[in-house]
Amino acid sequence: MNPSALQIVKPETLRAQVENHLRAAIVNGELSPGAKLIERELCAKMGVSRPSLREALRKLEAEKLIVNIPHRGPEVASLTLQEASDLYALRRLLESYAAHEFTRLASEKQVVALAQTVERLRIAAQKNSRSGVLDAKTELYAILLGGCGNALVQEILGGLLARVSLLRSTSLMLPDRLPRSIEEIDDLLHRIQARDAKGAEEISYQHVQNAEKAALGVFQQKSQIPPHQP
Amino acid sequence: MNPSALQIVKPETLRAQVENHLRAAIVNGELSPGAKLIERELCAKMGVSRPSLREALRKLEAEKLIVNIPHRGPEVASLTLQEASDLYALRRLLESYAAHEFTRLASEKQVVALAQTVERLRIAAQKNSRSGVLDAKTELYAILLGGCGNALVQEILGGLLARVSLLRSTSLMLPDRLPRSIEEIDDLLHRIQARDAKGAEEISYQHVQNAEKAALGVFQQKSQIPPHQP
DNA sequence: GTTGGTAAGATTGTCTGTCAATCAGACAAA
DNA sequence: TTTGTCTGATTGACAGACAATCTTACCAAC
Repeated sequence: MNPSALQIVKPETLRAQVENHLRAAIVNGELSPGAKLIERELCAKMGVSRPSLREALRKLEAEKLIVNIPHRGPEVASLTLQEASDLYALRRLLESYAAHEFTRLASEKQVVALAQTVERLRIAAQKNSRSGVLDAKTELYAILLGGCGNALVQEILGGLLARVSLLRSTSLMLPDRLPRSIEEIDDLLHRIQARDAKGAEEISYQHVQNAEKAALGVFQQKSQIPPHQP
Repeated sequence: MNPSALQIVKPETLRAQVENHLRAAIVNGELSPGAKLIERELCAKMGVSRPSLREALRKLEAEKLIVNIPHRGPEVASLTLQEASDLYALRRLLESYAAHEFTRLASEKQVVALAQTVERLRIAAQKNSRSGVLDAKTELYAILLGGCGNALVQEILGGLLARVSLLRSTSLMLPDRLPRSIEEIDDLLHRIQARDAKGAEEISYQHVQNAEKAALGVFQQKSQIPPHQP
């Protein structure tokens, strides 16, 4: 599975480590949206100098995971309802595209790998293993996006997903919606196995839309503009 | 037109200026893809310190306009044919989405503004005014994306367009394709005025596809996988 | 001539220390 | 209550320095 077993590992630069550490802390909620990030404090906590930290902050700023107000310092980004809704609209578009293209282009091998991962997901869900579910979902994404023939979709969607995770509800709603979600993913798999690209696209579109409803449900009453149905 | 006439202008931070200056230099070709960016050199040329420059470089790195190889330094990113093709695929998707949503959601006022800008574009083209054409196209994008109801699309597409400009052919092919391009934009306008969302989406899709053919035409024979037609 | 290894130079990675500019909050005065 | 002022905290920006690493050129050995 790992084609670079013989490759020497290049030690990450320090700022890359800082960057990854902070990004992880943000996406899994250790740093909540709106939290102020005080440079000296973070420097002390992570044992790096200000320049290194600041360069890492610039990258996260470009990824829109933090916002920087000049002379007042960076803080973890937070999403308005509108922004969250926009994020999901893009996810619908991109994920359904990826599903369509995967169905068109993926090798049988890739489809099999997808099926195995769906199975892993189902088992992890039965065992109520949070980390298992997350792992399986991550791998599922990797297979789907890796096989859709467009690496950029992976890059962009990765960024969007990180930003979606700024909604704390995203992972908190897991227990409730998980069975239904897996059902949808199963449907998707079947369409893909049947090489029904259009069908896979539609299921995927609905899947994201349902996820949005689950995540934004409480606030959703103020969505004056209904999304268009393809 | 400017609702913030009374607002005091916040002076950009120095690193933001550096960042904008470098970004502009890259997208309009003063810095060619593959060009090595030597920190000391740039510092001297722009009269700033290394920390400021490096923070700006991190942002451009996150935008994928430059790539940074550890211990070897940053250079202007260059696109493989595959990456360019992937970029256009995403542009097709996002721009046709924007056109569809603009048609659904834009106010009459916005449609009128669009029509006026198309007219400006036509005139600039007749006068062979390169900068006029670019200006009009930029404003056209701003109106379209501003009226599509999804600010994220604007953000993402902006990033994609900057990266597309790494293909030098993008602006060089202007003279040849311009008349046809304007014809297509005119078609798009008519569909929008007729509030034909689906039609606008299709025209927009074709428009980007034709732009891709013009930009990548010479290499395009090796595109084994034809894009799917909606 | 090709291969292999070494040394010098160049460039980035990182740190420390410093100063100015700006902001937030407290406090006093009208 | 509102306004004005002051102080401390924080970021913005710089200079200088040193270590780590890469690139290149050169020299030796086969």
